[in-house]
Amino acid sequence: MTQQLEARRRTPLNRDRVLRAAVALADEVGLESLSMRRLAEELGVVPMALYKHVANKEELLDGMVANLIGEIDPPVPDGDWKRAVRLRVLSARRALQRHPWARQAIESRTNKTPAVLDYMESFTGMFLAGGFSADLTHHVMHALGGRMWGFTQELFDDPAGTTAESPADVPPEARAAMFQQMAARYPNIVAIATSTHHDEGSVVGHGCDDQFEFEFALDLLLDGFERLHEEGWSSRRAKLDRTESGDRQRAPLPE
Amino acid sequence: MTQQLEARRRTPLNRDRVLRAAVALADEVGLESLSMRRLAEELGVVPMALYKHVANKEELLDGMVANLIGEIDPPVPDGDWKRAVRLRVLSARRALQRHPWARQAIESRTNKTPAVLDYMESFTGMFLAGGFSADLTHHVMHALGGRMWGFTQELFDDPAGTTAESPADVPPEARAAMFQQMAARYPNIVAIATSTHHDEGSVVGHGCDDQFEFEFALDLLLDGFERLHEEGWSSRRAKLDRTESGDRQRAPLPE
DNA sequence: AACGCTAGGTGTACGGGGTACACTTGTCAA
DNA sequence: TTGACAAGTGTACCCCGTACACCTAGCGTT
Repeated sequence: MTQQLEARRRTPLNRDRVLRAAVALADEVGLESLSMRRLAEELGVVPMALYKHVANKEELLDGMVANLIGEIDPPVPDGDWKRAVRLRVLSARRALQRHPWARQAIESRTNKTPAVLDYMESFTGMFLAGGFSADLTHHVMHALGGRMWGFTQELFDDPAGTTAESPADVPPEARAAMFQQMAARYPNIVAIATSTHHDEGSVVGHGCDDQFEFEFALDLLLDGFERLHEEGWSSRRAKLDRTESGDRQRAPLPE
Repeated sequence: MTQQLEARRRTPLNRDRVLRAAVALADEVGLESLSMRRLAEELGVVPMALYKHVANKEELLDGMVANLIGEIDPPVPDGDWKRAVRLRVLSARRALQRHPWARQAIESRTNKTPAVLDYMESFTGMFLAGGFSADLTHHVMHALGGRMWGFTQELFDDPAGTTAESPADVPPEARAAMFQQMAARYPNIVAIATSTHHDEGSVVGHGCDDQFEFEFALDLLLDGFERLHEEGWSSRRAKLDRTESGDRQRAPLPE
């Protein structure tokens, strides 16, 4: 009995063990049943012990999401942007499917943690490397947003807001410094965030035209629907086409 | 003082008043601060009083969503499916924007309430009326899902599951009866749900190929991106095109 | 050897949440 | 008058996140 306790002590808790246990527990019982108390019990520890390793439940969830992002394959160093993006999105999807709680967790998260920003940064890079303009990349990221995450909307609203901080209480020179840091660490994100409006030095993503972004993606889909309709598309034929062509690169273009 | 109480009594609570108060409260304080207790207080009533009008908080949220759906404009009786869909989606978006809690509420909801089914039914009808095959409509609905709602994924998993009921405890003849009811009330939904696999009588949407749905939408977007990229698309020009052409029907087709 | 610092774990307690259950009360038909 | 029924009440239970004071083991310094 004392032995058991000591055995536990021998590998003391740490942030990573906590996060991994949280992921495993959520996998098992679902996100709605993941409580600090239950997680603590799972770890053979008193609830408050967790707070020595995560600030609060929010941060726990952020950490879980970060772990999940770690499961997504890095971009393949392919010359073909489309192929690279496709593979990456499908990899992300696989990660989400392994963890049924993930979708909900991501959607509920509003803070842009470094893990999320890193992912976005590298994702953005795939388009830019493919020769896309920053402008087009910007809109494309918005359109794709919901497909990989729930981060469609307020993505670029406040790039400085990686932690909870109201804009008002940050002195201007500090804001400038943060912008420098952002630009250094996330050049792609900053590039596309500042693409559509040229007032570089000022607030970064303030003028992101939500309505336009939405209609951009909507019309892209509607136009695609129309084309398929006119072509007499059917899922059966699409599946046949897919299997007979090389891999799984569907080719809905007529010629 | 007794008068105030009596004034309250004179218009006794009812389901609709509860739901409307809930919507108003959520608009004000956010979904995370909407509690049964607070809502009761707002209505000048003890928390348990609410349970005479809604079964529980889940049902309250379902009701709120139903109210919200009621704010979406009905489909315009237009010959042009694209125009009709576009207007409807934009109307839905406006409704969501009026109620910041809506997105989160919809995403968290998993039950398919009549209100949601009615909306889907009429939405589906727009494509079918436009001459789309049930097959294509099926995929198109999936692809569009995330744009209007969060109901992309498990939409057709269990059409009988409008209320919480495990499939096992429903006798087969009852299932058949439910199917008849579904088909009568939601002909369009049933049509597209049964489109891709022909085993009509059996479980309806069991064989919905999630992976295929996902790739369908993904490739539609990627192909669209590619086309815009090749055309040298820019948001500035797109906005100019939009304003000079009739209304807001973007025309990305080269000719 | 004695000390004191610190990181990690504990125990207690508070306020808030959803809701089961037994109750009162006001209204109206018979 | 009665008595049934719908609406509202009061109390209580269990779960949640987490603030705060405390303990304890291990360690480097003196």
